[in-house]
Amino acid sequence: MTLTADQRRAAARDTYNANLLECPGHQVLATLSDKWVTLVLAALGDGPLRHTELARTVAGATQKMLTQTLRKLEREGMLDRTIETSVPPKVTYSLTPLGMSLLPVQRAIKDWAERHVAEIERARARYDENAADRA
Amino acid sequence: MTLTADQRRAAARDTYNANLLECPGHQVLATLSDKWVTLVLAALGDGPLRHTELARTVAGATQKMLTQTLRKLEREGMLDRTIETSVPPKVTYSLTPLGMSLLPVQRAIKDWAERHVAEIERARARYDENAADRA
DNA sequence: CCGAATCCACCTTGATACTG
DNA sequence: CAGTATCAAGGTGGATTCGG
Repeated sequence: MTLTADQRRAAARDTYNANLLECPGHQVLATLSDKWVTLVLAALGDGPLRHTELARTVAGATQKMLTQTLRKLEREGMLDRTIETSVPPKVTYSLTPLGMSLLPVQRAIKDWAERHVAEIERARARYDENAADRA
Repeated sequence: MTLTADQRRAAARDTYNANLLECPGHQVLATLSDKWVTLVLAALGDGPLRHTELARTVAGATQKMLTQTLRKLEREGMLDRTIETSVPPKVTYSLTPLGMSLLPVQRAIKDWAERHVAEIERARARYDENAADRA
């Protein structure tokens, strides 16, 4: 039996989506590009911090997003969470070796970005100008 | 006049969001982590391709998402779009030097991911197991 | 002090159908 | 062959409120 073009595309999409979920590169990319992960990583790069200190350092994050980000990173083994059950409780977050090994990658991206941001902006300006011509 | 804690956090968030939009690192990260950009970049890394060839190579992408991705990359100066107004029309996409310079960065991320994926999976398994204990 | 749960508005994606 | 327009649906971030 022959398939229509649409059916073939649909099948391709499904297998693609399945593969994407297992693709290591994409998972890491998803983590790295998370709005808050970058900042949490950078903040903890200088040393362990308590929850409240993190909230101050990553000013702008909702409490929800901060906790969500920390849980995710903890689950992936990027950071450790140590609890001192005192009154008041004391929770400290610190990078694991795995988490620290991510810092150079982050830096590589930042470096590329800073080296090329001017060129990108020129390209955008050119493109938008031509778009205006077409209108 | 004194501000409440909430007001201070809201202000911090606003300035943070404003800065984020200008941050080169974040812009690049947003581009790199786009669902389809990775694949288009990889596909064109081997040489120029026509629209239809791209659609085949990046099987799974909707034509809408493919075009959207291509436009975005063209605007950022990552690729060139050359049109031959014949019948039928012929449109070819090729990476610019800027676009090609992004490939090593992409590869660096992929390398890190593949080196550490096993460790991440172990961490996740550990974390989920402990979560089950708590339940 | 630390965190979980809920509600809601928004944005992005994808399906579909149509033009030069 | 190449590209555009429209619309519904789902995921995501944020405000808020409550609990250990």
